[in-house]
Amino acid sequence: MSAIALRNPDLTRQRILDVAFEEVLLKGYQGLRVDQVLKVTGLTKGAFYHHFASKQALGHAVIDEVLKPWIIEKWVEPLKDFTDAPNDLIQFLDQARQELDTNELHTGCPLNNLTQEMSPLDESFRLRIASIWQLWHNALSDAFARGQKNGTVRKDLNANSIARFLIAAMEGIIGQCKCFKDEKTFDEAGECLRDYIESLSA
Amino acid sequence: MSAIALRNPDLTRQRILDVAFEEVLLKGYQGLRVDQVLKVTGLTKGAFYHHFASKQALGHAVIDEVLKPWIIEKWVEPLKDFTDAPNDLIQFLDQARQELDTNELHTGCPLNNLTQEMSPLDESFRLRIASIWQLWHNALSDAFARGQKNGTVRKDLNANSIARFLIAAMEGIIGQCKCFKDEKTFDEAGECLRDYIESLSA
DNA sequence: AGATTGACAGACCAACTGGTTTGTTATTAA
DNA sequence: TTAATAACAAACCAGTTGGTCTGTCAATCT
Repeated sequence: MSAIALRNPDLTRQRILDVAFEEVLLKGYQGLRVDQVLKVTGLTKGAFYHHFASKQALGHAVIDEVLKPWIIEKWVEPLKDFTDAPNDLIQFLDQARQELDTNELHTGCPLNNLTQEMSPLDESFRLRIASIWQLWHNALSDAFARGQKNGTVRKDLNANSIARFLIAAMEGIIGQCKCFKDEKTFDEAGECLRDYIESLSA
Repeated sequence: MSAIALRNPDLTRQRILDVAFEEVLLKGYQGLRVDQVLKVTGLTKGAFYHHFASKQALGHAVIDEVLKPWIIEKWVEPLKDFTDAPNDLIQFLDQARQELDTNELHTGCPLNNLTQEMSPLDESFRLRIASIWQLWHNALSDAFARGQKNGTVRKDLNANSIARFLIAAMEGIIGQCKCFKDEKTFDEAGECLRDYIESLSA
């Protein structure tokens, strides 16, 4: 009984998921190759199809077990602490901007990438992805609704619509940067986004 | 010499381009199958590879000869007539919204779709696509700069940044709707976009 | 009219790809 | 200890896919 067992099924499965997530981020789901995942993990077909019934099942697992928790941790949970939505959001985005390296700017948002590629192609993907967007939207909408109650957010606004627009704008900006690889595009548009968010304060 | 020649190379080539454009819109470039284009057009491999050197060459031609002219006609040329950028843009978007059917809402913006999928994968695609974005950006930026000169647009703004942000926001909104198929998402975010554009007037 | 060439048709191919099958070994329950 | 099973390894397979090759026929040029 060694410290690190030769056979560690949970770890094996997780390695497949992590590598697959990276591959999808780079090539998209359609560009994801099972063989490539095996090459990177050093596993074989037997191992893969022991853990996953199909490539589609892997895709589902990547969404449910990698992408979703990642979004919740990075973009949903933090919003629950917002008390002054506009100012807290600006501060939050500033910090996210600093943690962003040029490489990430090139690959874009994994959630949006999958959305654009897969939602028209596979309903089972679309529904899973939509549930993640909804989590984010709800958290952001709630933050602004709280702000309206405590007087930090203008009461003439619709928190629901604001959340929809903000998410769209943020993803739009990230999406633009996939093509213009420089960070200038990001910061120019980000400047306007900041102005807009500031205009929401009461 | 019949009225419609049996062999009409220009028409044949154009049919391939049109069908390929539709297929890319539905499945993406990676999901585009040469065989599917042949099936729809009723042509054969011989015909296809007579007109295009490769699948990649077809992709390039679709961008240069279908997508680019379409964007120029629909989203670049009209902006040149703007005299009061914010109000003209709102009116322009309202009209575009009315012409939009649910089907288009599901497929998204062809330019943005290709951007998200291909710009990290193929530099030759990225450069072609970037040149189209640039055309749109310049037209929009110029419209706002003109507005600043003639007093319809606030002078404290950066026309360049505004154009970047607006394009990002518009594409972001369209992108969100690919996942939430209903038009409600579109109109909620659109409402905020309208408010923002109005806030740019002098 | 005859030769040349452009515009296809369609059989063919090699590489790739997701998936299956059979076999082997480590782990675990009885 | 041993039987059962989970966790793989690896050869194999069939369908797909982009691309090639040879041939045919119509248009054009001389």
